[in-house]
Amino acid sequence: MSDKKLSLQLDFHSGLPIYTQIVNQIQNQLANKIIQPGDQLPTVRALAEELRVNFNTVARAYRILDEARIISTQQGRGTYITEIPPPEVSEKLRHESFSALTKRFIAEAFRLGFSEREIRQMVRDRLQLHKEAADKDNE
Amino acid sequence: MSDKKLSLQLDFHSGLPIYTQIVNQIQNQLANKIIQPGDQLPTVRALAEELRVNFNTVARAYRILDEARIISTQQGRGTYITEIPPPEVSEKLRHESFSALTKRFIAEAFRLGFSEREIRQMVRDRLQLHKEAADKDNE
DNA sequence: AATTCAATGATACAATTAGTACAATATCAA
DNA sequence: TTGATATTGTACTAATTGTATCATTGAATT
Repeated sequence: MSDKKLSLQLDFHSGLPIYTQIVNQIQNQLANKIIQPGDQLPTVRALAEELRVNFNTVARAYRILDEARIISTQQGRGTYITEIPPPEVSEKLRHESFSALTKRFIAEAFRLGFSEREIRQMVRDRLQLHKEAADKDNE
Repeated sequence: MSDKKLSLQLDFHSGLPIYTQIVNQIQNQLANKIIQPGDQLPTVRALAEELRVNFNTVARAYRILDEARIISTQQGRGTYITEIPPPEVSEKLRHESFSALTKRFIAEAFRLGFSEREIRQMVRDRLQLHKEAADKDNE
């Protein structure tokens, strides 16, 4: 885990928006292995102060990188470079975690004394609730 | 009474809050029989030190598990895995606990990127496996 | 010059974790 | 048994982090 200081050079006259420059340079530093998966990035406020910009500008850059799955921002905790998604392994791992997760869920449900039928019913119910909650968000 | 060491692996970059990871992993270890009803869990301070985390974070995880009736925390005494089936626990609480468990499971499955259909399919599959394993035990 | 709109800034908020003091219980010696 | 001390969980607060929303600015367009 490298902890090299993130040293970004902004050009305020280039015409490129600050947030775009931040996005690009972080991608560059990642490409050049100056920063690595797992590394914590400066907080939005720390980087903003260093660059003499508003922290919302940094937050905007982070959000773009987050949406691109390049970094992972976590409210209250910080921002981290996403672990490499190993192209072919990730899908396998993803399924394995899912399978294990489900196994644990079922074991716990049985421990609580519920039957196979009740488990399926509860999964249906909660999936329905989940869907309704998601719909509400889109209103 | 098993006294196997509770060995939790935290991922500080996973996006999942620490307290959530603690909750999940304790449930896992319970589901996998690594810890059993009646077992005493590490004290909030001991586990916190082991995980290099503030003890309030552990306390928060314990409180969630306590509310789900999975563990029983007792001020001045310690924290224990609830005996099964919780004799004094009402049917209502049992269902609430089940509902909360299912909700967590579904949220985690979605976080892993699986669809409603895939979740239902996986639950079916693992229920089948569970049944087969149980049959084998009776041979 | 007026309008528009993207970029940035200001402010308030929410989530997570840490710090500190306290209350309940256990332990043990007198 | 009683009292002192240690241990354990609880409550409340503070600090740190990212998020959401709206206001301001400034350059491009008309």
